Amino acid sequence: MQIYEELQRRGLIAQVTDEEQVRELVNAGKATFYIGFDCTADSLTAGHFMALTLMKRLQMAGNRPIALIGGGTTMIGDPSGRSDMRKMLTREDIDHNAECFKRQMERFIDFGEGKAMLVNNADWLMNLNYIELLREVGACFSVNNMLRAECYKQRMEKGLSFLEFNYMIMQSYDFYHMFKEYNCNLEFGGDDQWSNMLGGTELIRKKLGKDAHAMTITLLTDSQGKKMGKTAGNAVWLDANKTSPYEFFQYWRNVGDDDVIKCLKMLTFLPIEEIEAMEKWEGSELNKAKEILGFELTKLVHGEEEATKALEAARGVFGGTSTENMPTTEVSEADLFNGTIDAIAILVKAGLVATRSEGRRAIEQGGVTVNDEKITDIKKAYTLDEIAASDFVIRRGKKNFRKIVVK
RNA sequence: GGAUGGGUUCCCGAGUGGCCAAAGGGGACAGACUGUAAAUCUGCUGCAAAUUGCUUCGGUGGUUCGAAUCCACCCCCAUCCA
Repeated sequence: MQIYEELQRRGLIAQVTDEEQVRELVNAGKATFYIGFDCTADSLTAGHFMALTLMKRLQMAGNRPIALIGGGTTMIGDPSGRSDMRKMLTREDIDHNAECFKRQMERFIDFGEGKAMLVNNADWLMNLNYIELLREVGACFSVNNMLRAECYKQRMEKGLSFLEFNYMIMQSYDFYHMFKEYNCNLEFGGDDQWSNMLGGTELIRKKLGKDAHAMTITLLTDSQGKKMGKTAGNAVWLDANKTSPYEFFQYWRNVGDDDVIKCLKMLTFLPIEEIEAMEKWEGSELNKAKEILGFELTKLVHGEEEATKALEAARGVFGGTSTENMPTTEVSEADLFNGTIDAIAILVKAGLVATRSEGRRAIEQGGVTVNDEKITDIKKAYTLDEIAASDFVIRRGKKNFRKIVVK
């Protein structure tokens, strides 16, 4: 099976400018394509992950990826899929973020000589001259058409600044620039990028009279239609310091029944046949599939060792058999208050709750357990000796465990 | 620049002098039920040394015993007119 067919079978392809030509290009393994990443944070997220896997897939098929870090475009902020304007980032923030992105991507994509490129659009966008740009590029864009684009339509009610309105032009310019510089004739991106991407192919056609193509990948949404890769509005990060391998594993371990197969297909590198066989699984059997999903993705992002640890930690915790790889928090003399540390303080220290009020509430609602015994007294406190005496495991809710040790 | 309508807690949105840490909904969290799923029901949702105290309704000042609410100035957003 060729790569294009595989992508199709995995449900990754959303829209393509010219299916025949794109298919031919990527299947021949001769395409130079790019995917852009806006660096609005200092780590990539699970949301970027699918784009990374796509790059890897295409790279494995012989194509040459260009990872474009949006050091310049991030200065503007993409309004697509946004109901309000993004927070403005400083140049320093963006440079720092770009640096972090680079490090994470290098772990994932082979940037060896001639195999892939990593570029930053700050290198060409930052030096543009306004008048020149207007004459050279601005003349090619019809405001009437731009306003018809879905991504702007949504913003017509809420308001759209001229700054953001220019995002499409910058992204189009990127494609145009890379077409000329690197012979890059394909752009991939999330489906919400479609109009921005078309801007690029149009610009290339108008300026150079050549064909360039764009393809979007299906946005990874859950069965409720919400974007995946977020918990309570917070991104699931690829940086182990921001989202631990265990948490990362748990995120995928906990996806809904209706979403497992889709995630396996779109995100993992397991053979498609193997995944299709799982489609027959039903009910609690799907738990196995979820475990596989969690393990595979954690392995890709954090390596096999961490993935195994996360898997075993989860099994130990949920099977109640072992506390070995459980996330741990240390307490010491310094945490004592009148010789003891109360349960609420332990919860806060372990990061299981954000504030003491929340901890108090959790206990009042019967959501806190110490060594499998429900705590009912919000004043419950422990001495260091009591904590050191055995494995001291505190649990908040069903899934949040923490082993407490004395330093 | 002018006219009009707005800015309330994580989000949407009610509140137009005290009964307001602020209705209702969503989300999140917790409990029950389960399979670490979904659905459903229940609770809960500013902070803290917690029958009390402190901070919050765009900002800064003011009026008042008392302000999300009234006044002044300022900032921001939308719509229409330029």
